[in-house]
This record gives sequence, structure tokens and C-alpha cells, in this order.
Amino acid sequence: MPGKAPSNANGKTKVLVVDDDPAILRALSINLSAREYHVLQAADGAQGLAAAARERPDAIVLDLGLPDMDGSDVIRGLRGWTSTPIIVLSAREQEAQKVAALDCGADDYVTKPFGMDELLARLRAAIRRAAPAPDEPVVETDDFTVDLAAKRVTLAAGSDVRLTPTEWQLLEMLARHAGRLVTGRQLLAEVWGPAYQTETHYLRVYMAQLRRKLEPDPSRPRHLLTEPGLGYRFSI
Amino acid sequence: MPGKAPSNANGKTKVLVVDDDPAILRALSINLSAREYHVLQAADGAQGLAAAARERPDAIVLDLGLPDMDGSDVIRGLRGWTSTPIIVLSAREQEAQKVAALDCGADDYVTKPFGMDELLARLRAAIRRAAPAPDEPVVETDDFTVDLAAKRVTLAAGSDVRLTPTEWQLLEMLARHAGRLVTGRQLLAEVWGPAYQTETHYLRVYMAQLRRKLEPDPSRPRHLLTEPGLGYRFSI
DNA sequence: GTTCGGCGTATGGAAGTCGTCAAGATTGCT
DNA sequence: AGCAATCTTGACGACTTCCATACGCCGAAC
Repeated sequence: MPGKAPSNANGKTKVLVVDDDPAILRALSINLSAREYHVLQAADGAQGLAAAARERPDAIVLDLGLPDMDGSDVIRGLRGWTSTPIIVLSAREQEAQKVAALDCGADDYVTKPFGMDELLARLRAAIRRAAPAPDEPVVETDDFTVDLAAKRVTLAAGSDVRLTPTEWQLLEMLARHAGRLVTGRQLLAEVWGPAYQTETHYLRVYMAQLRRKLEPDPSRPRHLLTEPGLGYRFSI
Repeated sequence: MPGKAPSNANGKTKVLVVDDDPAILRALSINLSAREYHVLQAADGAQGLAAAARERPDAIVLDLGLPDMDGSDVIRGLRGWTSTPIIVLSAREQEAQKVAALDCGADDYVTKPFGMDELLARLRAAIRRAAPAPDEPVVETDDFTVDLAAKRVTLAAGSDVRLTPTEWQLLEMLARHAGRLVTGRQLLAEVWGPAYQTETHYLRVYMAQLRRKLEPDPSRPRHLLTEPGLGYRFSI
């Protein structure tokens, strides 16, 4: 199936379903699982936000009528740090609410009762759109090469470098924005989760590890540069 | 208006509406024009494809019930060469048709009769998604180049300039209003916070630092100009 | 000619940030 | 359960950035 954006180990596309109605949760879960999606569930807004931060789903199906939070606030909470597609479900047929949700950053809006096939089609469309154009899956410098697709780093000498999962995520994030400055907040939110946006400490530790593994002279980095007070930059 | 992706000369977002019903064509045209979109019209599939190729709209609203072609074929004809967002309109409430349209590559699907506000919200959402980079904000002068996205300043000679966070914020603020005058109050409120609107002192210190780093002759600035008694201006 | 207010420049200490090392804590695998 | 790899956490010195003050320059007003 083309157009999917599998992000986890087993190659399945992760979908997070946030709904307080167990019947809907179950129906979606069954249908999505049958189509080889990896389904995560959450019963209210707080759980949904936590699950999204923890699991990094490829798409989110969100019911607006949650018991604990306003739907728009959930959307804003997600959009603060991720651009994962969000498909909103709602029992209410109020146009103003649709407009509000879409303008908060939702990608699509489906009114209950909905047809399962339609929801699945909209989900496919959303995930297809979100799949980033694999424009340049290889970033190359004088000293090493980062292959985003193969998740592999090779030194100029030819030897492969072993990176831990966290190290790789950090390097991937930097390499995807090669040349551009990436703020510490962005990196922390993406790699460790939005709750860690102030733990700048992790960044220092892991940047040091990456430099030790990749830079010819780790104490004078040529590619993994610090912009004091602002963030880091992958310089080719 | 954030989120738009103006692609033509006058800065408006181009929307192509393809529908054989003159009433809908007119209603959409009026509503879109009122919201500062540039509206193009086509009455059947062939005209629609031709207009899309000729005009490169930023989004397309497509009625499925066209007299000359099947709707899915129109979508496929567009998707062969462009990824412009397509929002499908259809009178029929048939789920299978929605699914087919979405799987052909449509981005969204609205069933007639539809609320104008909802359609406009979906249009905004589609255009927002399609604008991956909120354009490439680069401000260039004879002596240096400011790349807002990459947070990078390069001298004409080619060397990068290192700015502190405060220096960068100040320069960014000026560059975003390039050519226009920015008052000291605005700058202070934005960079240091609303409580500092009278501390004009900070401005003098940091403007001096920016000039020293960026101007060929810091004592006779060519781009970071003082408007005595008013504020500062970034002159290209 | 003097005074005054707005502006530009220089400098030093306080506060914060960054890099490094190393010791727990956690996880996953055998 | 035990082991190894990985992730977290803490402490410290080196460095950068920020803020505050002091001083010189210039034009306008008197």
C-alpha cells in the first residue's frame, strides 16, 4: 500500500483514537486493526495528549465530545508541537464547531454517525498527504554520510557508526533540517516529547555523544554546531 | 492572514472552482472573492483541467457531477502532475463515491447542500496543509543576507555571522518589517517584553552591536538606520 | 557659547548556558 | 536472574550573554 508513512519498528502505521464512547473505540479499533494499522486508544483528552506525546502516532482520530477537555484545546495542545494529521469526530452537526476545529489546526472533520469506509478513506488521504516528500534521504558531509531512509551513518573512511535510538532520533531531526537552525525546544519536543522542552541538559549530553562518534575533532565540531542561546545546526 | 500560500503577483490565493451549476459557481465566486481569494471558474472537466494547467491555482474546488467527464478521471488527470489541494463537492450522499474520490487523490469531500462557512474552513485547512514552508523569508541586502527560516546571517563575503539570541530577535523583528519604520516601543515590547517599553537604552546598545557585526562601516550605517525620535528602519 | 537631550560606544560584573565526566537507574535480552 | 547497553541525573569549570553604568559626540534651543 503506497502512501503510508510507517514510523515504528514493525512497519505498521500508528493511529491514535481518542474517544470516550467504548463502542466507537471498539469499532474503530477492529476496523483499523483489520487493515493493518497499529491502533492506540485513549478515553479522554488528557490521556490522548499523553499518548500522542509518548507514542508519536502517524495520525490521530479525535472525538470532540470528550468529558475532560474542550476539543479545541486538545487540538491546540497537539498543534503546539506536532503536525501529525488530526481527523475530528463529532456528534454535533454544528457548522461553527467544524469551522473552529479546522481553524485550530484539525485536518478533517467527520460527523457522527459516519460510514466506516468514509472515515478510513479520509484517514488514508490524511496520511498520504502527511507523508513528506522523500526529497533528499541522504545528507552528506566531508566527514560522514547520513542515510535517513536506511537509518544509517557512515564515516568518510567507510565504516558504519553505531548509534543508540536516541542518538539517531536527534541526528535525524538535525539532518532533516540540514543548514537550518533547530531550537532546543524543537529538538526536545520531537525526540523526548513535549513535556521535556526545558530539559536542555539531555541535549548537551547527547550532542556530545554524537560529536564523539561523528566529528573528526569532537572538541571543535565542524558539522554539529552550537548556536549559543538559540539551538543547534547541522552544517554540511 | 496566516496560512495562505499566495502564489501570484497580487498576493492573493488562487482558487479554481469547477462546477456546471451556475448558481453554485456564482455563490462560491462571491464568497471567495469577498475573502480576498482570486477565483477562477470552469464549467466542465475539460475546461477545469485546462484552467488548472494554465493558471496553477493554489487550491481546486471540484464538483463530481460534471457533464463531460467522470469526477475520478478529473482528479486523476490533476494528480498526474500536481499536488494542489482538491476539495470535492458532490450532491450524492453515496459513501462509495466519497471513498473513490479520496483514494484517487482528493484531499477533502463536502456533500451538497453544504454550509459556506464549513467549505471555507476546509479550504483554509487544505491550503494551510499544502503550504509546507510558510514561504522562504530571506531578506537580502548588498552587504549581508538574513535567512529568517534558517536563522542565519551571511555577509556578502560569504562568512556566517554569529548573533546572540537578543541580537537575533532584534534583527528578525527589523527584517520582518524590512523597509518600514519600527518604533522603539514595538521593538522593546517584542524583544524584551511589554514592561521594557521605555528602556530605549537597550536598543542603542544592541543596535550598535548589530551594526558592528553587519555593517561595512558601523559608524555610517547603510541598512540599520536610525529615525531620530521615532525608531529604526531596516533598509535593503 | 553654553546647556541639554537623544544617540552611539566602551567596559566590567552577574547570571545564565554549554561541554564534560562519571555515577546511578532503567531497559531489554539471554 | 544476570548482564550489557542505554538512558537519566548530578556536579563542576569554562565560557558566553546580558545588564548596568559611564563617557563622548552631535545638533538644537536658548
